[in-house]
Amino acid sequence: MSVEAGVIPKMLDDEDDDGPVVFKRRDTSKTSQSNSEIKKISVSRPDKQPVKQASNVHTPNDGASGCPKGKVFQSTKALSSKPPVAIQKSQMSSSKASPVKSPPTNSASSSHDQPKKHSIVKEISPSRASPVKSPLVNSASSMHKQAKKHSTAKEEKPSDSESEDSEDDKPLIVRFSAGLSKLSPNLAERGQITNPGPLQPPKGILRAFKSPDDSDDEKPLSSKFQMKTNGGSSSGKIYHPDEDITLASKLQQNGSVKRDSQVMKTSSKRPAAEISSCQSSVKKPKLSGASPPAKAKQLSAKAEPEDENDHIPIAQRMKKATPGISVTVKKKTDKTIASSLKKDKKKQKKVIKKSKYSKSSKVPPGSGEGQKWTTLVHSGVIFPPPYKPHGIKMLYDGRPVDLTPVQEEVATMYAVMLETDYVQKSKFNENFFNDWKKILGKNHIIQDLKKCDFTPIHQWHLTEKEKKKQMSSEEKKALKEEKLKLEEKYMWAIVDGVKEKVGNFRVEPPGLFRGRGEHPKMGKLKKRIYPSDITINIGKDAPIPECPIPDQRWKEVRHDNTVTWLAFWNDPINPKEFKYVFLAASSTLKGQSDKEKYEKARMLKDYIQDIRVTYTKNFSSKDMTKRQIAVATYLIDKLALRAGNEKDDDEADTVGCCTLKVENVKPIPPNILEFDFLGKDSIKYHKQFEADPLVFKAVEQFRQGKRGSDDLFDKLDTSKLNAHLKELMTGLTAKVFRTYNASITLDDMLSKETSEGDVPQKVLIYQQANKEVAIICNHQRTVSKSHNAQMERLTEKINELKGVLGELETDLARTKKGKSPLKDTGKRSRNLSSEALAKKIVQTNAKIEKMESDMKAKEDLKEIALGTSKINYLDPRITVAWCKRNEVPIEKIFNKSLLAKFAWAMDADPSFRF
DNA sequence: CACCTGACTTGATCGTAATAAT
DNA sequence: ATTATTACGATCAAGTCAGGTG
Repeated sequence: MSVEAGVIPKMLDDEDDDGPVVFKRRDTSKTSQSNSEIKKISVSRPDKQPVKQASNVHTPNDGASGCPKGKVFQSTKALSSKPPVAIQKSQMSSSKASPVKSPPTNSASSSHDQPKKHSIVKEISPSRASPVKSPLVNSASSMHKQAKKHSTAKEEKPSDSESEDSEDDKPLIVRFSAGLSKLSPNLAERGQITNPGPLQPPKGILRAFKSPDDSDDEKPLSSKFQMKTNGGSSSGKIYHPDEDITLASKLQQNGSVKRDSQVMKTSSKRPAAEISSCQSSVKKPKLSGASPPAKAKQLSAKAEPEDENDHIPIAQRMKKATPGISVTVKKKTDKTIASSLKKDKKKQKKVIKKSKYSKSSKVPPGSGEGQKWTTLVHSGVIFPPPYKPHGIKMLYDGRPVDLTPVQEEVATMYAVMLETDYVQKSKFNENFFNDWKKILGKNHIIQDLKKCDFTPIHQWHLTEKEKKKQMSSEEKKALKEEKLKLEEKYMWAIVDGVKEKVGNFRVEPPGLFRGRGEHPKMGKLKKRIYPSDITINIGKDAPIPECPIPDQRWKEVRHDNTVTWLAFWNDPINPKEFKYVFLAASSTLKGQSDKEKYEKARMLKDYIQDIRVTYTKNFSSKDMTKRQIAVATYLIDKLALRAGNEKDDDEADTVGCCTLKVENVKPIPPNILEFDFLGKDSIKYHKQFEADPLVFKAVEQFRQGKRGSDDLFDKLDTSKLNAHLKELMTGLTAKVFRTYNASITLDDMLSKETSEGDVPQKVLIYQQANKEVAIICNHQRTVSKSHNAQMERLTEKINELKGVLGELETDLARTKKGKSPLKDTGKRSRNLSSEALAKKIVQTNAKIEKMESDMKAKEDLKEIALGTSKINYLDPRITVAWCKRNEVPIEKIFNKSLLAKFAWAMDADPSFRF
């Protein structure tokens, strides 16, 4: 394997790779089952095959090379036949369902098999929708189509309805929600937000939560339908992320393929997604219960008879509140429970096996019971080169000082930071000097940092930098290649036979800790990491990576297939924490869990209505804890706040929802809440928010009798909050709301901006939506130093143009009167006909307009970071679908790494709705 | 339950390559 | 061709959350 892999890699990289990459691992689905399942599917459906092939096609060269980069032997079989999605699904479901091999599943006839998958799906998530209890039975008996319908119906309401036509099949929930969500209120609408003050929350968010009903979080059906219709024409086709073909072209190509795609969707795509989501959610409980199966049961059961006071589970209550929903919800829970139980049994076995060498049986993102991989081969990590003394002497008290290489190394770390504002911070200096003194020794001449002058070293550093910069491009290239050669073997891992990129295979070099905000440990020496600090995780049968430093050894070598890390070491700054080496974001493993994340968020869509009703009800609960939970949930939902775990004293003191202090939330009558605090990364969160009057009141109450530094939510912490959320929806945690709100906002905005116009204009619309999300999530960036200068320059240019415009107009006026143009400075306008002048005026105006809008956009975005939400919060399928519908090449939105990361989403149907 | 460990996601920023503007 | 910006990708800090323990 390894050998082969070695060969493959080269082929892989690059664009070609990307395409193929998409499908990489799916095939390799961990469990053999998946493969089998897939196969079955393919068999049953002829249409799919073409699709698959298409996907594979990318690797046009493959033939030559042997295999597409990513894929490998194992995968080949799977790959060849299945569409990625299907595979994934199958993996998920299959693994869980049938612990060991597919045989059981497969056992059924091939035709049955398909249904099986679906059935599984149904059981899990869809189950809610369909009352049927024994999914298996249904599946078996029911046609594939039916199965599909059910599964699909739930998740993709719009698309399904359209493409599938099986509206009836839609779960009650769906319908219900649709009905409820009358308004299309939210965030999305405001999309184009006039320009918000920098930190103003989007209106949607800000809006007061008037009544439960108002919160329409979901988009109105109408909008969905629109989408469908729009997409309809183009939709249908599956988009294969092939190499260079643009979406548009692909779409066109696909035109005829519709049915295939649809089939795909129904059978594979949707279900897969659902399955995965379902599983994930289900799994967790199982896992937790893994040890004792009963436990799992309890957990899941909990949902039902949950709550304290009411005794009625929240979910149930909600249901009550909303009759339609209630039914569906209940069903869901039942199903989940049932499924979980079943799974539990299976899992148990597995778990036990695993437990031998792995302690934790975590929730498996994609695989069966916590197992993340079967075989794992990699080369370990690469270490930074040893320190090379430069011999430049710093000054102490004006005199050069001799330092040993080790001492000099640390001094250099500081010298290199002379231009940062860290060196202005006393904490930084204190920590640095403390650690440095340890290395200097007690009696060293250097006793006072203030007398240290690092500028000689700093100067040297600058010179070195300059030298590098001045190198010829050939030299640079050679250097680069050398480095690549050195690192190449570390860049790849082979997971279950598939070559995958490793994320951070470079061990972090020593340096001074750059904590953010007022971090108590800033400036401390982050010591060099050696092999003896590193624990390697690798497949049992894989060769143990050779330790790159002679005469040293790894700290430990493990073979734990329940985790995804390849190596870790203890963080030298906080020995309690670890630094992990993981696979890259483009890997199948990451992709799978990413997808699950979005599926979970989509699931929230079906519950959000009830959840909002519930917390609204509890704003005035007598039970203080309940009230706090309600208000906290509300804030997390409406403001996209983070959960807010407790932090130690040796960390920067930043807060999230549960750790908000009294002083962070100021009530401004009648019902404005002003938030002002430092969140993650010490990023300031400052917004005024028009809150539900009940929330306003509750917050005032929470503040009573407390000091500014006291916790606003004294009865709450993240584990309590999440425990509560889990009662409302399987797998629900605080962060899911962020994902949900971000993605639903994008989806909503993109669906309603039925854009005409050219591609750049459409891209702009996308950016607007993206920006909206970034504002919701409070993703900021520091304003570039040159921003002001840039703006000034732009203003100047605009003024210049305006001057020209004035001249043109004058000339035009004169020309009309028969006079000759003024002897203007610009000769252009001279001697032009009035038509030509008029034309020029129009052009100039357009130019000015464009510049002004560019400038406005620039000013607007100067402190908003769009990237973070794109990478972490926006379901890529929304983007892919939108691109397909609008014939915008996906490359306009996703760069290379994003394309690789979201390979799993590239075949989203154009009618996909979050 | 409080606390701790562990694993994995999210996040801003930095250095440099790529691209645009002059 | 050179410079100014932008875009990327890498980096590594800082969150979230599950699960175990006593």
